[in-house]
Amino acid sequence: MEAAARVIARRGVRGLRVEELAAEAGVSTALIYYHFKDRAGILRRTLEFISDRAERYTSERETPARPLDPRRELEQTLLLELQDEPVVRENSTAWGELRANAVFDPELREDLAKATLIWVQETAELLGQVSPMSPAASLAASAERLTALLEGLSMRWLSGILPLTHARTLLLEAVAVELERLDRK
Amino acid sequence: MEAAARVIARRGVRGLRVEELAAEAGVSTALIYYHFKDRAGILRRTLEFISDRAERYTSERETPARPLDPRRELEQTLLLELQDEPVVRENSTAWGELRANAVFDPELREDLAKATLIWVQETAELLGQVSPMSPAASLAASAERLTALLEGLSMRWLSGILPLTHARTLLLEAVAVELERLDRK
DNA sequence: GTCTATAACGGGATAGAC
DNA sequence: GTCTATCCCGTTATAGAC
Repeated sequence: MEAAARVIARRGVRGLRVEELAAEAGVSTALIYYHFKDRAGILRRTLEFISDRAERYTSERETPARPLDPRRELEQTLLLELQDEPVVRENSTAWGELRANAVFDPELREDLAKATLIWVQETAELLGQVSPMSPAASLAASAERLTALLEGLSMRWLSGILPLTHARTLLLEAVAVELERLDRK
Repeated sequence: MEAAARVIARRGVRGLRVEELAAEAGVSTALIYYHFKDRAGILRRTLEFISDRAERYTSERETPARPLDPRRELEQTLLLELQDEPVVRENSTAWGELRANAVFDPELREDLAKATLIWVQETAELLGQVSPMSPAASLAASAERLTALLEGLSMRWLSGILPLTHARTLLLEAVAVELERLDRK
């Protein structure tokens, strides 16, 4: 699965070649087909793996001695997706591919919708901890905007047209803008 | 070119089959290769075509008798990309594909970067007309956020996980949020 | 310019031995 | 479980007639 994540990050979902995956994993192509039914099976299982791993590194990141204040917690959680670390890049790339492919492949939409919903809800919850008086609907809207913005920024970063530091700055400002608004309402 | 845009909107850049394009255009595959050097040439020319067409429908949209006030002008321009009309859908889909492919294909990055820059600048200009006292750097940052958000929302819409009306609402609120902030600074 | 027919190739998938 | 060898199909691209 780790080899598959690496190959997808390098070539994309549609660029994954079973032969390249086999080489990356150090086995033969036949063995890949022994463990996975077919190419689609490889992709399905890999995307599950990536999704699980993303939840892990979101929730299990090393907790500092004293818990962060809610605002920092929110910021750090969102910024997690904008880091130039191999695992993060692999996950971000794979998710971008999943989204892009879902436009043409309805089969992928269910996974995508579920993961997106969870992510939006978690973000809304964090926002609620920062701004406890805000109505749920406002929190939900802000969470949808922040996560959609993050996806857009991530895409620009990964496609090399936006430097990572700039993307991070824009995201932090967006958090500030949304929180200012929530507080004023 | 129109046939190519339709096929790309239906199958994606990586899903385009020369045979399907030929059928869509009502000619033989050999004729496609007569007019374009190869598959890459087809894609390059089609993406140029789509880019030109997007500029056209952005700038040439029917101007109402009285010019809109700057705020409406900004909103309408951004909302143009979130419409369920065939041409718009084709363009949005193709741009999403271009971005997704640029992650793995450095050749595409130049076109993408140029088009994105122009779009961000135009948006910053419109923002400046609404909020003339704001410093250029703030306008630029807001324009980057709004366009990146629009890309994220567009992706979610096209992949079927966000209803169009909701996407439009979220975008309009984002415009409001950014303008409130610009005015307060 | 446009066609029919086909060559050439890449890559998914499997047979069968060990 | 794992390999080598290979089949076979879909797709790109071209040859050659009209």
